Amino acid sequence: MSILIDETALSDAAAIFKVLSDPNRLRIFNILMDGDTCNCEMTDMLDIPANLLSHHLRVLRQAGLVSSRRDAVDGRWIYYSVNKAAIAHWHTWLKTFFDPERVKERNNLCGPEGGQTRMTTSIFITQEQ
Amino acid sequence: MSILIDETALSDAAAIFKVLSDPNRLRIFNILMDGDTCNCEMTDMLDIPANLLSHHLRVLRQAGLVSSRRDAVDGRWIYYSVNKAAIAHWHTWLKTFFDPERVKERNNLCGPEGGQTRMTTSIFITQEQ
DNA sequence: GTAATACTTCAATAGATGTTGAATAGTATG
DNA sequence: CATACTATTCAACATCTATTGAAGTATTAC
Repeated sequence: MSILIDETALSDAAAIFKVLSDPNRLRIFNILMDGDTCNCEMTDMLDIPANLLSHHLRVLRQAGLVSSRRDAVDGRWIYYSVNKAAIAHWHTWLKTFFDPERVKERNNLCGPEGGQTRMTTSIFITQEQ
Repeated sequence: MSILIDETALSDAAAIFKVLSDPNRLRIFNILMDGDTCNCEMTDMLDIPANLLSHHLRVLRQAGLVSSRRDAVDGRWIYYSVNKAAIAHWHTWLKTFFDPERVKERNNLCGPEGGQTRMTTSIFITQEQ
């Protein structure tokens, strides 16, 4: 198993998956992947009320996927953008995690088919032949 | 935007993220990525009760990520494995979706900074100078 | 100052879901 | 047949969360 895939990484990945598991939130994130966008523009693109949009953006921000800044001309406007470092990290991680090359045929199955059996005490032994 | 990333694909991806957003379920999936495994073996590896394991495996199966078969020698045993076609599909999709190259600087921001303003009727106009 | 605009936070609710324990199904053995 | 073993399904619960509407914050315009 790759060094990238340990228990901690799995836990972190589960958290990211959870953040992106909401359809609206994933649509928001997808828009941000194509460049900076202000809240108002997304309201129009997504047909989502502003307060709900804010909620989802906060979740994305707290997950480290997104950051925000105020407009330099008119401070009432706020731009959101993806965190490039985080994107690069998850791009690499997901490429490794979902690599089809990881899926190998096992030479030793855990059950009778593989010559293994199990006692009720959860101790694996080699089946006698 | 890539042809791979349309509303339908986003909806499907959100569903997959949801399936993998549970820590235990992601650990199960990760084990299966390394090869076929029976229910009993995972019970030992994960310290999860058998019925809960079955529940998570069903969710993974219904999502098309995992399939199962019975042991040829002893039909009481069941092996689980990842669906290679699904893995390949999501491997490709995620590589595209999280591609850092997607994140570009926008030449036209939607707010005042980018020379844009907005009327209360949600109609975008070019700001006069 | 007041008013308007862009956005966020708060409070409440309804629906979804992970977990647990008990009951059930399917298969093998004697 | 009965018994044991592997795994699934059922029922109940507790927790979490997306959504909604109202109130609040920050900034700009007049």
